[in-house]
Amino acid sequence: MHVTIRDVARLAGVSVATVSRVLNASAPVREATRDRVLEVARDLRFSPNGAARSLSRQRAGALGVILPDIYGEFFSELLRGIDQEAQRANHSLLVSSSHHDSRGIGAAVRAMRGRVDGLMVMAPDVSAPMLADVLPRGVPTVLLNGPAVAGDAFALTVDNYGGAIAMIRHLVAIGHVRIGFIAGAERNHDASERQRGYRDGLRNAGLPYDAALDVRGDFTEAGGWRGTRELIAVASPPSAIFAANDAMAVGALSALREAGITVPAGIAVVGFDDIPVARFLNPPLTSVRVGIATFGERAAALLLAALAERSPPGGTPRRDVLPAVVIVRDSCGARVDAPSHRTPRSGHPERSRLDRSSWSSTPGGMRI
Amino acid sequence: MHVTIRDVARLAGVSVATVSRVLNASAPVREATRDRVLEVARDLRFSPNGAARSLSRQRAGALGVILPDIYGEFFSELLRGIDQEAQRANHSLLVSSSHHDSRGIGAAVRAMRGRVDGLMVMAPDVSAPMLADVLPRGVPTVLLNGPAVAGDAFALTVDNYGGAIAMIRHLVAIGHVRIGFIAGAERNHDASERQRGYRDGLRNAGLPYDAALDVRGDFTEAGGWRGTRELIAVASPPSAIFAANDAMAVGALSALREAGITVPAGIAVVGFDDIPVARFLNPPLTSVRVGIATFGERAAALLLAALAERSPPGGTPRRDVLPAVVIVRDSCGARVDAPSHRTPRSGHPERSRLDRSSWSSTPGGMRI
DNA sequence: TCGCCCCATGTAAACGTTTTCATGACGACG
DNA sequence: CGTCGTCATGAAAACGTTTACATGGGGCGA
Repeated sequence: MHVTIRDVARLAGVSVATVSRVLNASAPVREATRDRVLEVARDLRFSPNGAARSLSRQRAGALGVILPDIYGEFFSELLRGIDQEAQRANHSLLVSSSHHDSRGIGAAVRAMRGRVDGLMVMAPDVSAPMLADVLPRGVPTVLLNGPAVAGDAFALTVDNYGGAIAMIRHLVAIGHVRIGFIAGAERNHDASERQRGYRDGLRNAGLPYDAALDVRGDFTEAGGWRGTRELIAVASPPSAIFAANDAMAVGALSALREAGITVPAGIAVVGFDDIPVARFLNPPLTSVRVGIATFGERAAALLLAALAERSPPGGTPRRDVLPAVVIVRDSCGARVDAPSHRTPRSGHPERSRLDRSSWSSTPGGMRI
Repeated sequence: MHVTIRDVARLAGVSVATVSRVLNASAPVREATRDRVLEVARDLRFSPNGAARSLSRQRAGALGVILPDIYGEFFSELLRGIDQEAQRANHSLLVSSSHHDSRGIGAAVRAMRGRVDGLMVMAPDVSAPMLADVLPRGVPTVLLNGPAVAGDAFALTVDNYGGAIAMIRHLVAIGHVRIGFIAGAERNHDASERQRGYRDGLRNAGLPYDAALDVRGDFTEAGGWRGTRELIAVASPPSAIFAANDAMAVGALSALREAGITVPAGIAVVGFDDIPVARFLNPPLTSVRVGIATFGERAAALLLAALAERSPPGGTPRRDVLPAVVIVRDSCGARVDAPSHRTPRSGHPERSRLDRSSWSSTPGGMRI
């Protein structure tokens, strides 16, 4: 049915070995022969069978990506970064999402065995031992934002805790003393780290912790909407709402608008992630930038590096943390008095330099 | 290095054939034997090599997805739909993006040969003949939103033209007579269809066409921002801006806010696609819903169906068009007088029923 | 008791590449 | 003129599955 390397070999009057050598430029072939082979291959529109190739070489030229979900701009950005880096190294991407429990992840991992050279796994709501149990031991793996896991897996995380601390510091600095928090999904690692940062941030500032202001969310716009309704129904509502991610902040803005509360004059709103759309919201959203696409790129690069050096990769670190930086826009109220700073005179905000007034999660703003 | 089926066979004291039969339940095996095999397989954490399996069966159990880009919520939603349907049929997804020209698409297609059973290709800015040239003839293919292409490929498109017509009809119905348009990327099929709808829509309504109100965009927020600056600088600016997609509408809202123009009182804004975040914007965005995730699902389902029946699929249509429906929210000004309709009494807007006041792209609102 | 059939299992040939090793031919050098 | 490299090529063995076919043993009917 399909045209194979034998067909090409037969028509070109050479052996399959020669065809392979021509197509991969893996060994010198006489020019006349090469031209003949190439012509036949082109005429037949031959392209080698990837499965056979993977089997023969012992590598697939593909990376596996396992995600809990693909909803919203966060994952889109993450995939974009991963894809970009993978493509640079001529690797394909095998993507599988909607895996929340270890059983599902295990199944996805098994399905990828032999078709990928390495794995990137984001499993924020699976515990470390459960995860370690289903991860393959032969395949290099990078864990994204999950709990640290023993074994040979790399771990790449965002400084969730530091970012949240920095955001609270910023809110306190501009005068807020009653700060509400909409947490992420339960049992989610990122969620709990950001929540920990929120609580410790309050303590650092000497502010009291009020459980009524610390509500549960789920990282969706709808969750942020509900959380906001909850927060504004409190006897003495907060003057600022810190949503554990931008999607929820979007929901918060929506809920406040419906309730007739202006932002930031009535209540300030800030988020986390700095998804691309954040700067285009009304008002533009103050958020914690984690560089999602960069995060994906880094993950892919790390995996590719591990793949390059055969055995236990020596130089590359086993664990890496990306910095998180507060990006100040209008939604927190810090800049409403000086709007002239914000609007670029010409061109577009996307193109303008990064806002200068940013708080780093660490003193120097560098990697931790 | 890796544990293979031979290892399992050896330790279980059976032949590789028996192991295969046990793992695939492809033939009856004595219970005692099966248990032994399963135990050994579990102990060894054996999982079959996908490449070898693909090669042996003549199918890969994977679908290829080729996209022009992965930026923004549109692609995220599309992938989500595709993944959902693929997963239902136990298929993996091989994703490759950032392919704008036919050369890049050709390379991606070749890289997927033998690793996927079918292809979904979105190439809105590649001409039909160019595309037909690089598409493989052996592999079932579904074209997403591209120009119709001769050959054995399916084509699934959104009713871009009808949706744009319907949107203009709506804007005219609520009193707008000067309607600006921010077009999509040049040479992009969706973009030109939507633009055609805009122009014909004006003509249908007996409104004059003003080239100054028909500006070029690029489907990004930044492009919408720039286009809006252009439109409000016109001598007599439009009272409504129709962005060719929601991302640009977001940019438009941002630009108008910066210019101190309220929406919809000052200028109305509407979009196209109805990405999930649209209902959460300030103000909530009136848009043309195309059901992006559903679109992806349909595409995957179509491909899987073609895969199921061997030769030329008889029952399934060669070409299919998804309806586009106008979803009215606040940004167009149609509902500002009756905000009570909008806010659900309890729960969340996401959960509320579809807005009732919707205009279909076709009289019955059904598939064309 | 014999022959037949079915059932469980093993053997080996695919699947389409890559790659090692072998084999010529040919030129150079002594 | 013989020998040794070098170079282009071919033959065949991997790679790890699945599956068609072969085989043996046992139960059962006549």
